[in-house]
Amino acid sequence: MGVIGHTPAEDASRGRSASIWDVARVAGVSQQTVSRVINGKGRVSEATRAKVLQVIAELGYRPNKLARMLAGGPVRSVTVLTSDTALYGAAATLRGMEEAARTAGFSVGISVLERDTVQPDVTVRLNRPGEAVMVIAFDDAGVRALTSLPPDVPVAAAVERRPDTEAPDPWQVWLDDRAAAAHATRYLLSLGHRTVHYVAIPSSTSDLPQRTQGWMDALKAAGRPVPEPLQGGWTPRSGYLAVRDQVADRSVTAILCGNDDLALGVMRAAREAGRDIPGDLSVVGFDDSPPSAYLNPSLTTVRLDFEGLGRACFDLLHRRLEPQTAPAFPTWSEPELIVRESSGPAPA
Amino acid sequence: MGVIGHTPAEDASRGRSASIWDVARVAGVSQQTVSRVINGKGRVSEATRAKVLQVIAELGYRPNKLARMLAGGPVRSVTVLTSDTALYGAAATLRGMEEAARTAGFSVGISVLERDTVQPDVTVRLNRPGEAVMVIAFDDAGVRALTSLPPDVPVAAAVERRPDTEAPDPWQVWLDDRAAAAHATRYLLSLGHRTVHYVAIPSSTSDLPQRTQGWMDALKAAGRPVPEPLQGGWTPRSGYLAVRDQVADRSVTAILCGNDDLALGVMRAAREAGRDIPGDLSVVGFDDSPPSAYLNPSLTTVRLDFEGLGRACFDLLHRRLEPQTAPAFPTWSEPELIVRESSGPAPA
DNA sequence: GAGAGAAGGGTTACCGATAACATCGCCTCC
DNA sequence: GGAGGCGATGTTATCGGTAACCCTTCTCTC
Repeated sequence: MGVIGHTPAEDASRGRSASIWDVARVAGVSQQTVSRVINGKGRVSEATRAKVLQVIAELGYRPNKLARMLAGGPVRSVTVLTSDTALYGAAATLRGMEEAARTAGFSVGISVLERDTVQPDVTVRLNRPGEAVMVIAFDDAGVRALTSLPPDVPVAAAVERRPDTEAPDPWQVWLDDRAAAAHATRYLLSLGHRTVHYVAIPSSTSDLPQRTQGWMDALKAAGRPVPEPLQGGWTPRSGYLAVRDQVADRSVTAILCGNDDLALGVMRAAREAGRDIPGDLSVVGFDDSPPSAYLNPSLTTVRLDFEGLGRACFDLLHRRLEPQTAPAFPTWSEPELIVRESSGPAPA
Repeated sequence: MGVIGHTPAEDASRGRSASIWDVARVAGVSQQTVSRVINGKGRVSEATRAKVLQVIAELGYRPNKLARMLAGGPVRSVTVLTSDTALYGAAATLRGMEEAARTAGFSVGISVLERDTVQPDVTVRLNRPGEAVMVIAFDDAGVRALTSLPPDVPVAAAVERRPDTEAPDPWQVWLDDRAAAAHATRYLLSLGHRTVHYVAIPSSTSDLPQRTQGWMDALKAAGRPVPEPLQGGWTPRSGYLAVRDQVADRSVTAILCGNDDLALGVMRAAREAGRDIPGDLSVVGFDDSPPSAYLNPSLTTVRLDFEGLGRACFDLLHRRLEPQTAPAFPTWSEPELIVRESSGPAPA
């Protein structure tokens, strides 16, 4: 057994944690054999394998993932790029991604994108060129990060909308926001409302956001007037401000909101304007964030399976990285309208 | 210039991204000199430095952080261990940590701890032995992870309470929950309530949680009866269930809740029991989560600077890793009572 | 004019793994 | 009985860096 330019004995005495060399030395085999045992590649006799595994246990040896990656081993690490984890959608998607990744034995890094700021260069956030990446691209910052990624990085993304190019990027997942918004709008119309007003979340692209589009689809299909959408932000406050001046208008009887936080602000503005919910104003949100069911009144909203989407996004990436081993392509739930107290029949 | 067993030209043509060798070759210097320029260590002439920097820019070279860490360079990477990022406190703390770490040039990994599950061995989550770690230890899972960490890993933690051992672990930060809870309780007493009931969040240790303790402190100091604390969980639902049977009791006029989500559930239970908030029942929360200000009624609560705490936790770790370079020790805001609509004078 | 430093930069070893290739028995086949 | 093949291991090169050490040149100083 030759040890080239290395004295594991010294390492051990210096208190560093065990390396593959220590295991090899104690087990009386070469370091490569230990590697074989760990990775299950190559042929190792049963006796040797057992011995090595025993020594590994004794020494409490843990492979150094960094070294493994450097040496060109399997990737097994992902960095998630997301903006503003304060938002329920992003946070829930991240949770799904992390859970799926951890279960599959990947380590996950996270890097938050600043909104409204010039993104210097996303690649500096990666641990190495070619690092695998997932992007939560529900908003502008995410989309910019996604498009600015060099072509050689393996990436999967959760995006706001189905790509509408001829040859869509197959490494994307999305929820059918458009259909969901249309569904929610039809629901409100079915309650007898003449039309439905809409408070929009910021768009992730230059196009009309999917939720806005779906709302318009439904109104047009029903031949109803399409009011100018009100522009909100991401926070309750922005919803409050967006509708404050119009909500006193009693001809407004139904408002669909781009997310639950906006709905919260809208309901407050309505209350301050003396409107009764759902008596003479129905409010519907989007996302089904955790507090929604307990609000006063509890919020009718569209439940979106963000966690499932996040898991699916990871599985997609997993397939991309390890086509043989990755599990079958997963599914996630379709959007679902959850009817609660905040919506009701149009006032007489 | 000797190139030992390496042919960068081939690498480049094979489409790999530039390495330090490529830069060295193009700049006509040794690879070590490039390293010196990058790290600002050692002496390099101004001309050489400029040349190297220029080549770096031309080639779009990015140092491989993995290789750097392997080679024993400065650490500059942290893994955050947290449970359940769905909770506002944990999520906000994580945000603060990530922001501070990213600003300081660290890359951050995240690994979520499962609650109510046997933690196999946290160290397998780390990228290498000795990896730097931050733990969000507000609950049981976090505390267990923190205590199970081997002594050689550099760690900083955000914990629920000031350690009360003789020689407290200096690498911990916390918010003064106890004083805050006492303050909120005194506030309610000052409104004329005879006593204050409490709905507790789960404890992170076997001791009485800090918030519960603070609430008791205030009641005892004022000589008021101390009702049995009600045990809640982390969700609105658990708050709802915890108080459902008692909230109809009109002698209960003030309820302090361990967090805002519990308060949400409590308010709903109270409403269903026909209680008017704040007319004949005052409810106070804890955390000041984002929706609180827009609830109906808006929630009186204790604002906690979780983001500041997260930033401080990172700075602590930073000082531990790089005592010379790390910035001065940071401060974060003290808890602050935010009075809103959900609390008022005791009913006559 | 010579020795001592300081500047500037090159060499070599090493971090902890993986991959490709080499080696060594031993058994089978012609 | 020698060639070929295969199982089980050992060797060497490499990944992309950092650190310690070494080697020239100059510039000072006495």
